[in-house]
Amino acid sequence: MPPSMREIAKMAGVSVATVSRVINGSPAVTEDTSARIRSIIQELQFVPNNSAIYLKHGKSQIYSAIIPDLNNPFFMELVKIFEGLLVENQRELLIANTDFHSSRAQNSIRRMILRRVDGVAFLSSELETASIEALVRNRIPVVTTDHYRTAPGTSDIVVDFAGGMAQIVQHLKELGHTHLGFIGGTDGLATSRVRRNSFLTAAMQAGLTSREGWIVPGNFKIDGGDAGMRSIFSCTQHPTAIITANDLTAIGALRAARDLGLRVPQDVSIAGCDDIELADIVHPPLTTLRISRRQYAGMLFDALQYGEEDIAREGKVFKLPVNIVVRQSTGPAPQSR
Amino acid sequence: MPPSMREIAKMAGVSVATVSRVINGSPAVTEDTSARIRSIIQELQFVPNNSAIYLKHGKSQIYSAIIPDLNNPFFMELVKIFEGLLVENQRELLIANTDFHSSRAQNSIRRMILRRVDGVAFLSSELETASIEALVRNRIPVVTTDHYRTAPGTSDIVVDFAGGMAQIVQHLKELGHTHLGFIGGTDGLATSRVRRNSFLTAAMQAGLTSREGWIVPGNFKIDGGDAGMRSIFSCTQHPTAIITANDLTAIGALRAARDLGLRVPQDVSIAGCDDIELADIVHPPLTTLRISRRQYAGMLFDALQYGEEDIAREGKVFKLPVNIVVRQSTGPAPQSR
DNA sequence: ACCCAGAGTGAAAACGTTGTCAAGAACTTT
DNA sequence: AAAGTTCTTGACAACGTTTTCACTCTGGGT
Repeated sequence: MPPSMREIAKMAGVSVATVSRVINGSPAVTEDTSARIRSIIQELQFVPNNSAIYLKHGKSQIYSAIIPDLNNPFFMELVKIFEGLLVENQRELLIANTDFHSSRAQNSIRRMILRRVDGVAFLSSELETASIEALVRNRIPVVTTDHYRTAPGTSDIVVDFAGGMAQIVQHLKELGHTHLGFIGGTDGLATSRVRRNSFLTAAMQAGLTSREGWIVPGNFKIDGGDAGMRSIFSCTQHPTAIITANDLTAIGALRAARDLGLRVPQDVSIAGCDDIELADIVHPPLTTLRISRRQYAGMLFDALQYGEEDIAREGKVFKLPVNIVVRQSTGPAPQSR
Repeated sequence: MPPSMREIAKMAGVSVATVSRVINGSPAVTEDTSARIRSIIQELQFVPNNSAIYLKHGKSQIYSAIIPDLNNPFFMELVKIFEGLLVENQRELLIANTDFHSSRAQNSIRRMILRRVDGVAFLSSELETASIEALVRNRIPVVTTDHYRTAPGTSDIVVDFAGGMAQIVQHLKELGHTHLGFIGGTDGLATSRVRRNSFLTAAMQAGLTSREGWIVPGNFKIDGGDAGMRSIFSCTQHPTAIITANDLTAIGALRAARDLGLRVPQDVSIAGCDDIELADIVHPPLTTLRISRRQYAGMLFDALQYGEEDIAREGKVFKLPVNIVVRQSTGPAPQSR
């Protein structure tokens, strides 16, 4: 077994209390004994047992992230930054992947309660309010995204899709586009509704047109974008620009466009959302909405800290801004309508 | 505070021991009391405190994966499957990202020891043997990849690059290619050396040619592939096929080829390694080496379990096969040499 | 001489479980 | 009716820490 404090104490001829004091840097120990104890700790390569520490003061110093799709680069980039942030703050990250299944999310939550994590960042949107309540009841703060509601111990991050969509629509309008299509997210998810409504509102306010068959659901993945694009272009009339719910969808649309013999952006403009690394790598590079992972991760952390301070306090709403990044997948509207 | 066993016991008018028995499904409790206790547990939403359990029997049921680059889709796909596997087996996954920095790897290891994780899967190859020994000294089993050595408590997974490269080279030879280029991994990493040597050996055995400027290092990322491709094609003579150390590198090479006005595969064939999802999505879809994530994750898990059984026992070597997947990025060698 | 403050230390309780052991109750077997 | 068995249960120690409280020193002020 790894050495315990008791053995250190015995070797140093002191009590465990003193050893504990040395480890935690209490000033109330003579430099003399302190040095002796430290050298023994060195020698035995002693590391304290965290389970015992957590048991003592009821904290695990572990946060958890529940993620719908680990394969989506956006989440990975986010998780990576979040992990770095936690490590800087003496915490660890436990991840759980739900594959968009509500039952797996449910299960993950159960496991997090068992683990007594100190906070849960819910990146999935297919969440049931009841499960969140179970977390809070166990004094675990929660932060959601685009859930559009807060509760005691539960903060929410709302991504400014409305503002973002307005920027994209404006950009397309300036390029002369008047007829827009939209490939959304998985039907039934809150975040899909938000993105879709943001698009509709922005288009309407800019005085641009869309129509029935030009607004189709996707699944936040490449194949969904591909299918959506084909569906839109199976109509007798076509829009000149397509906005998508995320970059993967846009990449799928790009691929479908190529297969359909459409040049991007000469024949049709395509815009994404997220600004994943890949967006700048595909051909043509995607015009998209940049969501700062750093800012997002920072908000997740702040929200969880805020909840930890007082679990009974009502959660906060964090606003996450988005900014358009113009690349080559959008261009002037074709003249020949 | 969340309820503890003591409170459950008090409410049910029994001892904590009995409650513990009910929770762990011991048969030695009358159905009567058992039912009563279960209903109280239901009512109070009681969940046992894992810290206490782990403290008790010295296991955390957490495995850790130390990963060089969370942005690399290959690792994400692997982590996703590994996570699923662990969850199936009542364990959790703690992840640490090193960004290819040896110091961050070092730091991660320290944290894992503090956490008393039950096993560490080292997916980074820039590891120092000393740090691994620190883990084993703390009775934490380790599994490495392409480390080419085992030790007590330390298993190794060796990916059959030699066989894979032979398959690719054979494939290219059949297509009439005789002059091959290679874009490798980051200089100085063991895994880079292995891949490079595997390529050289395979090429030599097939009787194909390569030469000085056609073998360049990369960095396992897209930009490295891009730069490598440009470097190779700045030579006066060019190879007709390029093999790369991983798919991201191949994707970078693909992009560079397009920028250089080279058609793939008409002017130059390009092959990758890993078979990430993206490989089938880029244009043209990549010919590559498939490494089964499921098999890989299974080996990681088995290796760690094996180490847990007896930490003093010498680790095993696991052989991970790879298989060529032919897509459209490779084609007949151009006639006009 | 006496008291007091403060510094350094140790004993012991507590955190929430599990597991061992023994005790008692309810049956059998003689 | 005595002596075993078997079944159900409870008391208590243990896991490795932190923290509170009390104790013993020292030295300075009266």
